[in-house]
Amino acid sequence: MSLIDKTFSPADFEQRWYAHWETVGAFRPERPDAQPYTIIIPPPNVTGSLHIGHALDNTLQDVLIRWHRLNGRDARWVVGTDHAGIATQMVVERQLADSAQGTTRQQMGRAAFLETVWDWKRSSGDTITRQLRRLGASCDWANERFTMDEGFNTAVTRVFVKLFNEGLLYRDKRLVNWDPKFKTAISDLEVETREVAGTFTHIRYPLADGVKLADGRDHIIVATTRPETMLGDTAVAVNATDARYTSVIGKFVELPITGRRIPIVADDHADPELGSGAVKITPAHDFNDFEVGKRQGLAMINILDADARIIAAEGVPASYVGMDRFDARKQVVADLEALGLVELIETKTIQMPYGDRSGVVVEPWLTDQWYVNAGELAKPALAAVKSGATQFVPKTWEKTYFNWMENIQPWCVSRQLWWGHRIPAWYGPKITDHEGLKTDISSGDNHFFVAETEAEAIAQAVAYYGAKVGKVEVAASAFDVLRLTLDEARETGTSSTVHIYRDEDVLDTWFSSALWPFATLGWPENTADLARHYPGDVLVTGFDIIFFWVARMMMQGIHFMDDVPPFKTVYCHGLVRDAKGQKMSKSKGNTVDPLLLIDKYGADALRFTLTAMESQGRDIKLDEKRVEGYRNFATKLWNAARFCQSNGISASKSAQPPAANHPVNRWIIGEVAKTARGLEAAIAAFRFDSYADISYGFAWNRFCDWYLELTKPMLAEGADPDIAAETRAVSGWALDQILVMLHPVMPFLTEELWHKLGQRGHDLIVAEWVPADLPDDAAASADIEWLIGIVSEVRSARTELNVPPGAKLGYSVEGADTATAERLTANAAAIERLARIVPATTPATGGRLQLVHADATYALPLEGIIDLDAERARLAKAQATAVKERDSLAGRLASPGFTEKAKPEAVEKAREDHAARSAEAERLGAALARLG
RNA sequence: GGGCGCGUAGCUCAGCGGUAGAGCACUGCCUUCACACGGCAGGGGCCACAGGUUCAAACCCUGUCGCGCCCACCA
Repeated sequence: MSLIDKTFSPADFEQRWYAHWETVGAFRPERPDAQPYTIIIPPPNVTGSLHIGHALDNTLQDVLIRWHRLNGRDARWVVGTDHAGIATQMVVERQLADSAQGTTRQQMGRAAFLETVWDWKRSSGDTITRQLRRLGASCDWANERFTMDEGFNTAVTRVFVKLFNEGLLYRDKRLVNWDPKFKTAISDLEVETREVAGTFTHIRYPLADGVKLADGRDHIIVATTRPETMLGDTAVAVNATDARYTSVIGKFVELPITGRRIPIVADDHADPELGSGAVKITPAHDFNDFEVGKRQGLAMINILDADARIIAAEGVPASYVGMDRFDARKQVVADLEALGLVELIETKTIQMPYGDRSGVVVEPWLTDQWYVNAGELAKPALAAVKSGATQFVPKTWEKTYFNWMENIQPWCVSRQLWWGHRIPAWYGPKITDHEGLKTDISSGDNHFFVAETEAEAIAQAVAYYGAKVGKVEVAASAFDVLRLTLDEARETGTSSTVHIYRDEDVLDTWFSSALWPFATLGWPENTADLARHYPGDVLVTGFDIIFFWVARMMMQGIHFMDDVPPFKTVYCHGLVRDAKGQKMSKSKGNTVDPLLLIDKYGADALRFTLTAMESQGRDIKLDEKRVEGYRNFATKLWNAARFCQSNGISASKSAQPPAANHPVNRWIIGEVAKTARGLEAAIAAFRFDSYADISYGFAWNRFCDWYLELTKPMLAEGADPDIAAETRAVSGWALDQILVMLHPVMPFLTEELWHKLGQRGHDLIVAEWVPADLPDDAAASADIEWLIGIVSEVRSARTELNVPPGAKLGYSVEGADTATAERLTANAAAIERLARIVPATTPATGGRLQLVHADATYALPLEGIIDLDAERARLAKAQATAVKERDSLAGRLASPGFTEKAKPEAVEKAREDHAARSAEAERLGAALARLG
């Protein structure tokens, strides 16, 4: 216990307390018999640094974790970081490029590059976890995980192999979204559609063999936003019902520039209502056309390489080869114009697919990739939410989830990157009869072995080849998983030496993230942690990753954890925007750095702000003024504690309230109880804003503004020593409860004050929550509410009539019953102090200030001091208000519909209000009459 | 083209069947022995608009207008 400093300076103690908590293991106290409460953190990218969205997400989680820890639960916040495939590889590649040597990963080779990434991770990967500590996040750091640590790798491999063996994961050749910048496939979700100004080029395709359309024209018009794709066209589709074209179905067009003849086919994809009704078909570079191509058995001509440059495909003029797609686009249009085949070029807004990380236009590209049969896994994940086993809060997100899950597409999980979980598949030459062995990954003419370990893959290979060719010997040198290239394998021809190599690709980062809720707890081992902490109680995350992450965790969790979904509740919060409501982005320069806010106002103030602004179903517009306001609140609390300390108030002995006789003390105990119950309800309903409002209102507007003020005379010199002692005890207890109640949101400040106020047996972080069943004394409550009312009335009237604030006035009372008279006597000291009025020796007669409160009228003699006209006006206004409300209530009560149909409580309340308003109006009328 | 959300005091938002609330901002007074990052008192709202349901609507229903977001292969 030490003296509380005059100034509140959060930087002085925040980091000290955090280090203390972590050192003593306070984030995860031993509570083997307690009911577990588990939250798994959305693992931040290891490349990341704390942005305001993290601050929100983690503040909310910490509020929940700390609250449940205070409530006796075995609270565990599972923490770790995500390897973030593309993002991390990008960071390291950029560093390599910027380094003195200026090297690339290709130059380094895979092994050396990966070693560099790991080095980077070891040296810089803890930035964000250090920042989470600044925020106060009480995570279980002792068991921190990484999505590429050894255990995770085991889990990922197990999942891959198991899904493969179950037929839920397969290799397929189809169109993928190809990112030419990163040179990898990406999933549908990683593609974002942007509206851009583009052109829509209408091209004439000349009909071959002198064929003419019904209207006599010798060409078909097709339109495209990507003219260069015409180099890969293999058909023109028309609708079989379209009279304009029926005569040419089965005929051909001369594909310009390429000199190829391509068929005119009938397909429902062509909509007679749109454009010319005819569509160019490029099966290798358009998702719709791919489907048409499969239906019609068309050739698929790939015209692009991995960099999206034109290749020497069939019919592509040599001048195009090696040309960038956008240059090729211009060239195609120029060439067509030269041929007189451009019908029209429209300028219009078009939808273009971009890679969400690379920011370049993605290309549909035909490749072999690994896919997860998401449609199958989605079924139980959908059912789990439908049945309520997992609930979304706010509920509205369930619809979004359903809609996506019901229309889910195969999930492309392979990525042509190096940083990530390498796919546990090995390829060897596919055996074809009489041709010996032939190896070719790009043609798909190979056989693959999916296994958890290399040894197992070899065993499979031995079995496979052994069955076909008899005796197989595996030489260690022959089994080269890293160095053997495709071409070397091809050269092996019919040799009896079989080379097997491992898939070069890695898995989508989200493939491993999807296992986070159980792989972090030791799966696939059957650990005690897993049994105790799966499923998690609540997942707190932004709605923007419902598809990326939540849905996939649901799918994998249910599939691998015996049909138990990974969370009971999914709480989705909104985005943090700037004060104007704009999305924060680095390019706009409107980002708010949470660490700067912490430096300036303290972590508690930032946390309180984010908590207070988190109302369900809405984005947060963050204004620094709010943070400042809640810093002021922190200061207020600091000063209140300082005041208490200087008045001999200190740590309470017990979480149970001290015995109290005085109404003020009995009242505040009841108020603490009400507040605690309100906060419990707020947590149960995930109403973070409500938690902040209730705790703020109680601490400031009840405890500081009234309780501390009302008890000042009770602590003053000359006051009853018994009452003073009781008041000190109750004050200390109430202040402790405030610290407990605010701790989840403002952990640093409250812990600091907790210890400053006295010797404690334990830290606040592991204290007990406000006890249930606190006495709630209705009589004491009525007494104090009455007192607050009378003081407020007097102060209001004084201000309105410009009575000098310091002037102490005598009052006389009329109409007071015994109870009121007793209250006036019992609270005389408080009334004198706060309203500056004392009982008059003689009743007021002349000019006076009159006020009506409850059942009595009070008169303050102010002859010559106040303006009587002003007083008349004040009373008249009050009376008018009372009359208006009285009449309105009377009107309602007079309506038969109301008394017959309304709920009895509503009728009863209207009657009571009406009576009270009538009496008030009457008394105000009498007061006016007295003034003359 | 589907789906979702929002429009309440100057600003940011609660309230979601019984005739309007908070914080900030604003105005006046107060250098009162915890706090001026404070105290006390106050002004300010046809709850977007139009219909409907109801004894009663900011709150429920329908439509309109504005704003935002998500999903979707109109070539």
